[in-house]
Amino acid sequence: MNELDNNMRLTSQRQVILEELKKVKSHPTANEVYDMVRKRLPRIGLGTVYRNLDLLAEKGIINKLEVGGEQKRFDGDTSPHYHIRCVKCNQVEDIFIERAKGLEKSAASSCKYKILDHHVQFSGICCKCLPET
Amino acid sequence: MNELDNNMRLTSQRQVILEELKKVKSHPTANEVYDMVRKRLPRIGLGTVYRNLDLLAEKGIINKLEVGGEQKRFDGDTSPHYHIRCVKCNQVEDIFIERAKGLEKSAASSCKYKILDHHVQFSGICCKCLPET
DNA sequence: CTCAGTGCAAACGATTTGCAGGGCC
DNA sequence: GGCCCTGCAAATCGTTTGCACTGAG
Repeated sequence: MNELDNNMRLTSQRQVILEELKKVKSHPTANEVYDMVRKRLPRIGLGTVYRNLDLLAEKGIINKLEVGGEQKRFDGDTSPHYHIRCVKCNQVEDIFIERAKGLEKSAASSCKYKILDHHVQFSGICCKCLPET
Repeated sequence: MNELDNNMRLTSQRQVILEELKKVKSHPTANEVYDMVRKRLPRIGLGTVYRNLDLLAEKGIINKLEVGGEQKRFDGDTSPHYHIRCVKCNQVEDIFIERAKGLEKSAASSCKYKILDHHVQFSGICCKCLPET
């Protein structure tokens, strides 16, 4: 879905990466995508995975998440939603609540930026980690 | 302001790092803090800067920001507020609007996490970069 | 004196990149 | 057949860490 799809080839690597990412809801890191994809394409290189994830994200076909932690994560679901991260195990899950449009209005009146977007990240403890507290 | 201040020494390095950070509102990276501090303590090591920034953040005396981009940023202002980042020049500024407490309530009912916190990051184009568009 | 803290340099982990060869269009 | 894309390995960048020494308490 985009403007510059001019000469972007549909290689099997690209295809498999996209398929695997759309298949899960775990917001994997590049390395985790690499592991998933390698089961089907054992000779794929990590560099290729990075290149394709970045490219797909640029096109808006997937989302690159900046949710803190050391590694970037990728999300095959591009519908608007927020995220929550478990501070214990670092797992990231979706939060499907209505986007708070009022936030951008408030922000606009408090600064001189042209506001383009916003994202909310919650942090908490997931149900797996709660008992261990 | 904390629980484990037992044997934390007040070294000049620590002191200067904190002073310099409190002095600015630019949310500097570790390297930028290093540059600021080096003017007063030319022999300080980058490792020391990292160690102290992390330590001060753990104590809650400063804030470590996870606002995307490659490097972590640090904020001497610990009062609750949000942030906006310019997608052109990567500058980060404060957004002082009321914290949207309703968000955490909505999120709580949509997932099984124990929610601890939330943060809103806006992205946009700052007034310096707007003309260049 | 003691031990937390330091400077320095080497180690590390995530990501990027240069290059030569390979395969989609 | 051109050139986008790949695999591979080396390079880069931010950050962390091991170690012997220093200085705050």
